[in-house]
Amino acid sequence: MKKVVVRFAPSPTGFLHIGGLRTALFNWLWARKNKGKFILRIEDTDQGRLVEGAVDNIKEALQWYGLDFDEGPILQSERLELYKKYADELLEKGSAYQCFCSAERLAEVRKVQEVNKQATKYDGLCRSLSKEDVTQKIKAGDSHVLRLKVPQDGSTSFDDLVYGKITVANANIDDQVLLKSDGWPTYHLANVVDDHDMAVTHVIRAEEWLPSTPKHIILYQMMDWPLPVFSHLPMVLGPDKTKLSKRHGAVAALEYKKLGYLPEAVLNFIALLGWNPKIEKEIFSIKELISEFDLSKVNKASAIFNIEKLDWMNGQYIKNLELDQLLNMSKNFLEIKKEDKLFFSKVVRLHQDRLKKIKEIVEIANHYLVASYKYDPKILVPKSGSPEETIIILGLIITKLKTVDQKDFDQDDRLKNIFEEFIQEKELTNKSVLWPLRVAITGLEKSPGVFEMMSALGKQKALQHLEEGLKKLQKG
RNA sequence: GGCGCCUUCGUCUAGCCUGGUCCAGGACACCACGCUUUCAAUGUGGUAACACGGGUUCAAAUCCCGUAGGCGCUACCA
Repeated sequence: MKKVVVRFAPSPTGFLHIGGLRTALFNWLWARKNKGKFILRIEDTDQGRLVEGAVDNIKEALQWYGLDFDEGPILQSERLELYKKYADELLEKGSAYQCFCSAERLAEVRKVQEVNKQATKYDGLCRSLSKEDVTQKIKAGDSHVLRLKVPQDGSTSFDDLVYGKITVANANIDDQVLLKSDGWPTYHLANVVDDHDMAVTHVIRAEEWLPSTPKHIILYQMMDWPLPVFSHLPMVLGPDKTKLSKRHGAVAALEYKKLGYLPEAVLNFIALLGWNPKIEKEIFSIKELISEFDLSKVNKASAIFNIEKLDWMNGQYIKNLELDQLLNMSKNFLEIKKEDKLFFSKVVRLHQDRLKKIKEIVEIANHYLVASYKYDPKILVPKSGSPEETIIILGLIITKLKTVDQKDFDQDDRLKNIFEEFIQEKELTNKSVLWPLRVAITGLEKSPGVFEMMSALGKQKALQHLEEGLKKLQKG
């Protein structure tokens, strides 16, 4: 069995987005699964569309997600002679021809074809140019391109690993431009030449390339090169069912880093977009992804990128993190003063189960790491209670807590017992005591459990917050 | 316009090849209940889909034909 070679071949025209990331992931998974090679190739043959920093962004994104490549980045702009060489060979063989048609004429041809409800493609005018004509025009310095001489009858078909057998009548295939008038290759030439030159065995790319694959097949046939296996991936769409783009929100692969997602969670999520291992399991480690992944199980229909499920999945990953790992990751989002670290780690632990994104700990830190909370005193009063009653209860709580040892604060169970006894003794209800207690302790309507929070805070701080809460309520 | 591809709950999907076990299974979201001082986590339950029309067959989500809709391509972009 030949060694599996795959490549991820983006053009550096912007940041790596979610769709590109998924293409990279599927290539990478296939390479790792088959102990093959994963090449990063940069398709920069359109010099006019280059975006500065794009290659760095692609590299950085792949690195953050852990999709390491074995070779590259290989820049097509540095391989121009290679494409030229094969272009010459094609010309010599009579598989390609020079075309001198102007952009105006091409536009005109298209227009007529459209009116006549015909396929829009080059009409082949320059196919019939004699050698003398060509030589003469070139001598005169006429601008020209090289076109592929697509057979005019018959049909071209191939077996796509995902889509199955695809057949297109050659009459519907355009005489594709191979070399532009400035001598640079187009995608189609450079792509095929490189895939052959790099011994790529599996071409795994987005579905948008499906219609141009027959052209590539013809190119392979004319060069008498063995065909790679083609595997087109269904598109990733936005919630409005159009191609995922900036107006759909976060689409840059690295944006998810800033938002507080774990790379493994994002990878897990996008792996399931268009692929399913046919077992009722959703959370896969990278290792499991590699062993379970199968190109032939990829779906044909495009999938909508729905961030709600990603959020859930990210939450699952956060929940399963060791506290130290979580704390470590939080460093990317905020700086914690040395003296706050212990308390902060306790608070984070109490919030771990409810985090969807790491970034949310910024809010948590901002809220808890202050001397006093800011909140509307009204929230101290439980739904069934009154401010007057709550003031009395808070007073009782404070008196009681002053008698409790700091030692007892170390265990939330102990605190719980103390308060259970206290409530019984004073003939109060859980709600009327625990609600104002918790709100004063956390400064929040919704928060983790009050005893855990009290324990994290310690006696002194807890009392401080309670006294402040009481004061707030007394002031009205 | 031409060419190609696609179509199962709101979303991701299982089932389709090898028709019956599917009045269609799981997950997210949503709703209810349980736990409970609130929220979350968690447990239980619920709402919700075979695009449409014909055919083949004892039987069709599954096979065939057609229709509609969506998407992609249609550049000297990739």
